[in-house]
Amino acid sequence: MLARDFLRTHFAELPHLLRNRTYDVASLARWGELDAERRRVVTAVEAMKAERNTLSAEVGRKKRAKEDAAAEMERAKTLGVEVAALEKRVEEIEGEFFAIEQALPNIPDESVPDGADETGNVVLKSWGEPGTFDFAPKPHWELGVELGILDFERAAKVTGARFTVLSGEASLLSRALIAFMLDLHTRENGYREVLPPFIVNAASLFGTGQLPKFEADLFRLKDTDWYLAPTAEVPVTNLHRDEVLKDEQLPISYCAYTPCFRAEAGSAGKDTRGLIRQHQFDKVELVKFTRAEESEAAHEKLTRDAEKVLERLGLPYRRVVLCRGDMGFSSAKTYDLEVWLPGQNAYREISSCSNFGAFQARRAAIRVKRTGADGKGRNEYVHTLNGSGLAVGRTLVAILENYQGADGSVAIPKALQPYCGGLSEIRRPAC
RNA sequence: GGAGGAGUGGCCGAGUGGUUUAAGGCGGCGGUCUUGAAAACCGUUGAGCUGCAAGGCUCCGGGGGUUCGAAUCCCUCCUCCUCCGCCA
Repeated sequence: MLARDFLRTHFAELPHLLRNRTYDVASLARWGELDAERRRVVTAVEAMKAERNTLSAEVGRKKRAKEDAAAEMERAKTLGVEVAALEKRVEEIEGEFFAIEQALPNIPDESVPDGADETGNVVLKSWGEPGTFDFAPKPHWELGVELGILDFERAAKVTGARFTVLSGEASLLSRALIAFMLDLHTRENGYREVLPPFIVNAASLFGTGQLPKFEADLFRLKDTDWYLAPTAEVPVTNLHRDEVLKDEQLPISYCAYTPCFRAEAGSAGKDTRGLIRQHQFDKVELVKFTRAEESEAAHEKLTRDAEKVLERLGLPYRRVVLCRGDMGFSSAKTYDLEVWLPGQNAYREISSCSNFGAFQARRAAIRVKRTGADGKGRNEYVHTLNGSGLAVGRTLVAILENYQGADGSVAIPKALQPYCGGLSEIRRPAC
């Protein structure tokens, strides 16, 4: 959510500040009307409450003095009825008011490029050379099936489309990647590992911005307000929901491995082959809580931490800054990391690293107690950030496609071999 | 799943209808003392909304109710704790 006083003081500029973003333009004008009416009615009802409180105190005084208070009680009762009527109106206004506020997307950082869709994104850097092959590199869905380590058909039988069974070396590689990534982030990059619940409640999903707008993308557990977590961002960011943190606790850096579950309504027909777009996938997530003035630098650091994983694995990638129109609802600035996939002759997203500013912190009430220049304590909203470090399934895909040989074998990156019991390559089964 | 108990400010904790504008403690901040620190002592310190301001309103797990007046009484939901049952 955006700050209410910011909306007021920048009201005229809001259409410009929110250009290329998706929201109900008419709701802005309505917000202005409701803001004025709300303040008018609230002022009136509070004056009446103040009078009633004074009367009640007088009743108390008279009763203790054994005097008659019937007149005050009568007047207070009448006031109470009027207060109740006005309060009902305040509730109506606030309901509509809040509905508008919580549906407004975050305002992009000034450094974010203009643009309506992914064609407006800007490549900032590239790392590594896409390998040259003296044979036609295969996509992972062919390689993996031929190696007998990816099984799409049985997954469809067991569950349905967009699920995959990893077996043998693929399963080992997946487990190795999770351990490798967590070790890198905890030992070298300064993150604390957490293993959160994989099921989250509606309040947590509101806090990070998935609800109420994007319920269709989630799996909900029948007859509950519990959902399968679409990303560890949700449980980990919400660890500190409704908390006032101590200044010296910041910055906080967490990393977490979790499976992620996405219903992905509306993605039918996209990436239907292979394990690029699945209903269930594994991810190691990086989450940071910082003071407001530190979040920009923290965003660069977090993105570098994710890039290091790709560099250690020798996977060519590029960093892209998303334009205004392609960013997520809650984000102020997003870098995507795209890994090179020779089997598809394309760069594909493998990590998304975002700075949310105070947008999530306002929704989730995550604050920090700070001491001002005047020596007085005040609560400020923290800034929240997160990024994939990395998506495990897509990293597995990248290894299979980048490290394939002409004979259909796949080499294991050096950095990963200790996590695979020394295994150096995957070969086709003899039979 | 069954029975009982409990949710109060950053934390602990008192408070069972009207000076609660929430006692007291811890922690934080400022000061006295000190070469410096610690200790001790003194002062100060919740959040949100509204108002130009003075001020006002709301908040004691969430929601609803009774009352002139609710942290306190009633209903309901949630969470935690203890014991029992079950279970990886």
